[in-house]
Amino acid sequence: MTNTTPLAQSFFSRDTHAVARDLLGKLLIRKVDQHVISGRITEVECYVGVDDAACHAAHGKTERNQIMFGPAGHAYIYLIYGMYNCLNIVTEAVDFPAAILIRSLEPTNDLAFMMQRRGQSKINNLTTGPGKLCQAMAIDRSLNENDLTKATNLWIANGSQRIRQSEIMRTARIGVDYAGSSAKLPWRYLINNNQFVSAALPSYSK
DNA sequence: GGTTCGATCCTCT
DNA sequence: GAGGATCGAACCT
Repeated sequence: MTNTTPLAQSFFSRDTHAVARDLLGKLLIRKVDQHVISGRITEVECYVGVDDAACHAAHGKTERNQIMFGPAGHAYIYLIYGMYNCLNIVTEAVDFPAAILIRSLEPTNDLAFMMQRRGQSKINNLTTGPGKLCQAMAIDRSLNENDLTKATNLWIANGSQRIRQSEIMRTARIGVDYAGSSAKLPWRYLINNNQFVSAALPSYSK
């Protein structure tokens, strides 16, 4: 049985790394028009606090990143490179800026919808990357600040599969070389030997 | 008001 | 492995 009940806010208001590990294997569900699109989370990255040079909040609160300072369990969605959206989930306490970037999914429902959105029929090229999964699931900035603990149009659920700690691998984050020593932190978590992870290789891995 | 550049992806070589 | 697409946030002057 697949559990599609939204995870509670208490799940997200914990230590970001603990939430990141627990998010692997969970279900991301998107409801749009008559479609219910979903995928299992296979890869995430942590962005934590003002001391993390790769985190958007590293230089304090701004118009764009203020969502990260807000309550946990909300979506922080921003535009990258002028063309792609990235989906993050706010974690930890109010006024502590932290979020988890969803980097990759394993498609589980309404693959036809995703294929059409992506103009791709290869199943492992639908949602394996932060920009790709947003395109496949019709996630854009209109969903910014969306409460992900409510089953409205975007939320996270338990799903049906539990991931063991021994199945989790961690590496450095992708595309953050500009962040100096922070770029080397092993804050990317993914499911070991899963084919639904982004192709990008870390500049440094364990 | 102007400039810079990015938590990416795709299409070429 | 390199380069282009494309735009708004953030940081200048």
